[in-house]
Amino acid sequence: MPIQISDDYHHQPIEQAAQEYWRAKQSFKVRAQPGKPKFYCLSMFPYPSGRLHMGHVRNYTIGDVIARFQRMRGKNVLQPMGWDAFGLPAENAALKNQVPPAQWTYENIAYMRGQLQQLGYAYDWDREIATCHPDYYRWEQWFFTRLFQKGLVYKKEAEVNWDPVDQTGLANEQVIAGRGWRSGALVERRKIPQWFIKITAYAEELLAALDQLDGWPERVRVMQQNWIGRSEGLEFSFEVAGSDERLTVYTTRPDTVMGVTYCAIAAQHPLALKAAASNATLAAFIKKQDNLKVAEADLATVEKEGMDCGIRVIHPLTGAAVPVWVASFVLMSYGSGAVMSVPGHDQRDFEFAHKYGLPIKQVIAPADGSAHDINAAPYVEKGRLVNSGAYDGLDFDAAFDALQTEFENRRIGSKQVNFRLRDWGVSRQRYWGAPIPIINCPACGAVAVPESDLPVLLPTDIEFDGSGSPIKKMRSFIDCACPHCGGAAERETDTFDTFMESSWYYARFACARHSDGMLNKDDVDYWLDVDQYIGGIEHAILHLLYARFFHKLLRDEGLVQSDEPFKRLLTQGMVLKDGAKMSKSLGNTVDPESMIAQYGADTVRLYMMFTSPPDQSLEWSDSGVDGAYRFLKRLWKVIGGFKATPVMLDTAALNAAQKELRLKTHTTIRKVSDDYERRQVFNTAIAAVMELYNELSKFLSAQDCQDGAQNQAVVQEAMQAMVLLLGPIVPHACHVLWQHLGHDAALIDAAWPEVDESALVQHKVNVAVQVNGKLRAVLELSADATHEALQAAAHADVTVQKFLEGLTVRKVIVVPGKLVNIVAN
RNA sequence: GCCCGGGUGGCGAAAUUGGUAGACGCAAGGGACUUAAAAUCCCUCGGGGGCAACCUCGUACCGGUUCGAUUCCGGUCCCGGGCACCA
Repeated sequence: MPIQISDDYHHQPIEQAAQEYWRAKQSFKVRAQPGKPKFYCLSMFPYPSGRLHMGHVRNYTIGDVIARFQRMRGKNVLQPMGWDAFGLPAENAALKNQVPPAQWTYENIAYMRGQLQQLGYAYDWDREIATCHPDYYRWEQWFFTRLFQKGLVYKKEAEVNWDPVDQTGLANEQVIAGRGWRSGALVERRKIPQWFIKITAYAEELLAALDQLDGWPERVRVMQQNWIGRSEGLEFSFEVAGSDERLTVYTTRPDTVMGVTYCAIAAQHPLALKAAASNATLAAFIKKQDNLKVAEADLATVEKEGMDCGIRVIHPLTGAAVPVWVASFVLMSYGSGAVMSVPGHDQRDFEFAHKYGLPIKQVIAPADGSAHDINAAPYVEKGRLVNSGAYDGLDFDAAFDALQTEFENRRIGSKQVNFRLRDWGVSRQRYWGAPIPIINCPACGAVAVPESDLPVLLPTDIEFDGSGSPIKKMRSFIDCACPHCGGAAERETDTFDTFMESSWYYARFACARHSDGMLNKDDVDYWLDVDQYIGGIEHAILHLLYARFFHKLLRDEGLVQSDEPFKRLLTQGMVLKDGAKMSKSLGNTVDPESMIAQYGADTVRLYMMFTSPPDQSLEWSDSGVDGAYRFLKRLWKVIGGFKATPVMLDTAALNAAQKELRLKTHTTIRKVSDDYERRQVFNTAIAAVMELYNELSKFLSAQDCQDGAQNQAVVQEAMQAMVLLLGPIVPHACHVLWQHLGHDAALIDAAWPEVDESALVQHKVNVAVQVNGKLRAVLELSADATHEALQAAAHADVTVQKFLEGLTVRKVIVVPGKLVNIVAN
């Protein structure tokens, strides 16, 4: 159905016609075409929460703009979409609305798919994935059993937030002021057996490879680097007085060992628990530490408290008895759960020592010989050793070496590389997730479910009462035979962390319907890696680190070839309104659907791309949307009212005004191309097209555009450029306008415009003239003026002469074609 | 608390490699058209001074480097993201 170009812009028929064209032609369905350059553009898939929010619209518009741009650049572009469909909100909704999580999730998916389609995104919908579907999670289960066989997963006791009333583990966000969100019971930390994947075995590689991720934002790389937290130090042990046990600690500052005046251990440390058995006050202190949720932010901000547990350890160098304190700030999950404390040279130890009257000893002095008052503040820099007996005078490195030798000779310590990164706990005590494919046999222990028995289906015919996962009470799910010995056994009832699903979906999109294995080699080899990944900055560490890790696991299983999954990463900022993140609880949301109904998808897309650069937060403004809408109306009117004709551009026959317009057209093409490709900022690209529009308007009102073939030619060139350059952002209107400009092929199949360098040549440029760094004149001068000519012109200017009066010129700085700065006093 | 960002007109922002601060848009004010309104079009639009030419101050705050700093360095304040079970 062809669109009638009338004077008025009506988004609805335009968007319908363009979307109908793409659907009928299956424009975005792609297949691997070996030999043809590909571009895999992926936006982080959404959790199907019910309706799209503006953050989704922003994320997916950025992705769509890049995908459509790359297509016009001649690439075979894959842009898929799917659903990160397992997770907590489905369980919450089930409780609230009495709807089973599966039903709720699939209904949300259907609704949100419709919303995405209204926005005109160039997705290959034939590759749609929902991670809660057995066709997806079966391969995740299969892969976990492979890791199990390789020894890359293990089970150990680990703490969760335990709700003693509901008898279930709680997510951090379900613990409110120390209480379970539903039961209101005081939450306690409890150890339960859980599955872990050995991400620490890949810590060194995950860290080293960050250097090669040059398509990633620097800040994301730095955050991941600090998260992995590699350090080199000395691990050694103290002899526990009156016992044959030892207390192991790790330090990155072995040069300060002589300054140890106490040791600090976690409340859950075995020595602490042992001491508490015969010390009621200590037991109470330890119990108090348990009423804190399992979140580092909570632990780190809590008041630093401690108690002498009565145990003494023997200082390995001095032989002195050193007290051992139980301290709230020592985490059992880091290292050995114990630290040596050097209040003279560590801020936290210093404050703790002050609070409890523990001795402070200076063993490091500034290397430059200056004095330092150790009772006023700790000296935390590296320096020279003092008060350290045989080690006096050594610097950090020499002291490190000497201590290392000493401890190694005595077999009480060694050099150690440590990581802050901990192994990935993947067990969740929740229902709506992929079942962990393990069977616990009383005789054989934990046994992987054999491949032929996969998938372990998550039962969906369940009663959901909120007090724990229903499958934990479902004997028909639990009871099974051991695959090894055939004896009676029990199925694991925990499900996977949902980060598991989102760690490999990018690879599955290459072969979403493949049923003979996790990944299909030919498809994966063609489409991977992801050329452009787009998502929120909030995923900078966890999701992106797990996905990088998973990629390496896939590689080592022979399923993918490369070392890293995502070549280039764009982290988009949040969508705010009235200075705060849009959220239901604040009641400041703007519904994308009503915006699309009122203004159309093109306006919403244009506004979102125009109002902020993608990596910054975006402040929503209703009148800004009006502005975007007005621009589209103007664009529609001026191009729609233009009649294209076949005419040859003759660059030799142009007058000055025509040359000016061509200059603007081609500087715009150059700038916009650079903004899309290299800088990935779309607000300035749109601003540049608006400038071209303004210049074209002036040109049209100054001249009769029917006046001569060359006028027609340069106007047509400018209009074509605007439609092509805006095409990725405003695809529907541009689709129709492109046809109107006389093209048979669709805009999505048109080539990106090329810059005509000859149109860019300028004979005159504006040169700024400064006196002592202050702007005093702007001169229009020949573009190829020499240093001398620039200087002479600057000195000849009346204003410049006025400011030089009575001064002696000391120096003249000339930046050719740009600026002259006369330094005088 | 720790790690990482950000702070420029009334507002969203621009200034890409240290070189003319405020492009582009919004809002506002004035004008044209209209019986009127809407829509559209034109003009003005960082603060202070001046009839004007123009001068002066100004990029969170304090200091530094430089001929020249929104940009680089040191410090401070405020806002945001993450902190391993929200996704």
